[in-house]
Amino acid sequence: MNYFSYLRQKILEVLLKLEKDEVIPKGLNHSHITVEFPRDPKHGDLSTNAALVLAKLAKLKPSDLAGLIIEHLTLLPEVNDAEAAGPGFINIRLSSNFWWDRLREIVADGTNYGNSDIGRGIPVNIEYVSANPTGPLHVGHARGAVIGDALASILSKAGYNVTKEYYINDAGTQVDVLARSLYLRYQECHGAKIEQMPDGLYPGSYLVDIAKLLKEKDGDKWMSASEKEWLAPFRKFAIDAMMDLIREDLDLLGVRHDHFSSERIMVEKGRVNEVVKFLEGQGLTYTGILEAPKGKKLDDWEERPQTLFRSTQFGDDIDRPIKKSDGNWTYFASDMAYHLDKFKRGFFEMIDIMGADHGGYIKRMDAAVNALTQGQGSLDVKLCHMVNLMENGKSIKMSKRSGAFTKLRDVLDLVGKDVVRFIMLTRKNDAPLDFDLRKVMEKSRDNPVYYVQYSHARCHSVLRHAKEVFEKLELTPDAIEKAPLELLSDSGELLLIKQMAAWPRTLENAAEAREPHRIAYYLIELSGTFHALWTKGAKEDTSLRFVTDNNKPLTLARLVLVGALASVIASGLQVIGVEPVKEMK
RNA sequence: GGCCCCGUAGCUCAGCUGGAUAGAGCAUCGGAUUUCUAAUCCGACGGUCACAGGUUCGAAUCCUGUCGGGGUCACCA
Repeated sequence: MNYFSYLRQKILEVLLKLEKDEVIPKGLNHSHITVEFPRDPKHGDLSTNAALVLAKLAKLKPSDLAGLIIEHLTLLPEVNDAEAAGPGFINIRLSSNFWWDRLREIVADGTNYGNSDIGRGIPVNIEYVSANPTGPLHVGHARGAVIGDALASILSKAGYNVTKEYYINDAGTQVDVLARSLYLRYQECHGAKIEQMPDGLYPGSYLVDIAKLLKEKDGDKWMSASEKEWLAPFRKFAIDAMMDLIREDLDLLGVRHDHFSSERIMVEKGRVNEVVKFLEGQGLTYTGILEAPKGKKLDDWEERPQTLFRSTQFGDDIDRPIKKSDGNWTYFASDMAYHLDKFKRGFFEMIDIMGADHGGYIKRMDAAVNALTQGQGSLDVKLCHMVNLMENGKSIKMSKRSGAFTKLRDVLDLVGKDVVRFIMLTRKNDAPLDFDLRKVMEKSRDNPVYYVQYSHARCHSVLRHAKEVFEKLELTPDAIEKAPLELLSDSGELLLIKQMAAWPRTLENAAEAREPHRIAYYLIELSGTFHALWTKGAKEDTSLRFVTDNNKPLTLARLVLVGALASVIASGLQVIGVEPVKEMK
């Protein structure tokens, strides 16, 4: 359980009682009442601002109101004592029994501990990666992939009904370029010489392999064909091969989508036409001429009438074109159709994970969702900032042109999936992230991946060691039930329990704020508390050792503690897709 | 020029959606190793939360403006 919301509920009950007794007026707004960690642990386990928030409305002094609340709070069995402090906070100390009960709860729930139902089964669609099918993934894509995937797990654990989706941009001119690039490689396979890849085509060597496959399949059947004939089949072959490649990359990263949507199919089914017709019916389109953008020099700028969407009616800065000069729909138009499609599939809540370079796109997409769903659908766009790939403090430039183009697969080979996933979450998504290849491989305190994995491995090391010392020591449900947890009274031990007990709240907060990085930070902190307790037992006070040779009951209680910790860490790592290893190699 | 993001310790960053004396890691300095795996721990040093106003019991957090850094700005996707 989330003990913060549990205690908050208890406080609200006290307030109702006070209302009933006509000590305070009825119908006060409780929404600003919070229950949280006091900044200073000396202030107790929990702190609430209830008296501060309500004092004015109740026409009482904060300290007086606090006194009234405290009177009732101290009657609760889980509350040891409560006192007013500072400008009117109420500091609450919970009983040790309460904490030992939390420990039992953790062990009983295993990695399900922290599951929540705040999502109430609401369907949420989260779209991420959606990289163009024109080449393998690079490191920048990995950030969106990891953030999206972790967020999906978090929301799912918090009780939402999550669908993970990938939108394949297989309809624009870029995929024609891809087809042409493939055709050149195909010709090359049949002996033609390519001095240099023409400008604008994709030079990547991955197309060479695909051309070979195509040669095996079709032989020289396309060599004398006209572009009109080969373009479509080459495009399809290339896109399929690229998507296979991308799926392989994602698989290596441990990312799996539930659903792949194709832009091309969307267009072919006439979905874009439907959307535009709908907007026309609403009077939300018109033919107009946009002004040239300021601050950006465009040599080939020419004024031209375009079909525009009145996105300004929904908060956008300018109206946006939905039809290109060649008569095709813009990318924006098909993206509108795609989001409407998601909505029609039952997703009122949509999340898009995009790169920071798409920042300017949010307002128009938000406007579109608003217009198309008549305000019923909501779109939350999470922007992922740049990944600055480095080696020993020096930036490695990422570009498809230069040879230094850094493929995700190469980085995964080098450092492994766990490192990539964890490091991507060590910064909030809207800040740039440094990813230093050398640093993330270090096995030291600097490297949070190892720090956290080590704490998990250490737990298992303790459990293994205990089995050697005590024969027939099994953590069976019965043994756990009977374990004398009241022996866990050291401040370090209690602190560890308290932090573990905060896991459900951390998870719920991460889900509500949609901020996966909070999980990573929580795990680092929790690991730190454990390492400290471990060293305290190893050095300062050997009576704190988890495995105490001549004291089986005490050892048993501590093994419950260590086992619980292992399961909370494992649960946290699972949520962000990192392997909870039992041994460090 | 418009829009979006960022500005917190020498460096890299957290800060639980407005709470009490602003926290970690790195770096620097000083300690702990016959280990339940030191891939770890303990201590010291270090801040005008960019700046100026405003909102209120209370601001790193919300609002306005200024400065600085990054991204982005028809037809591409």
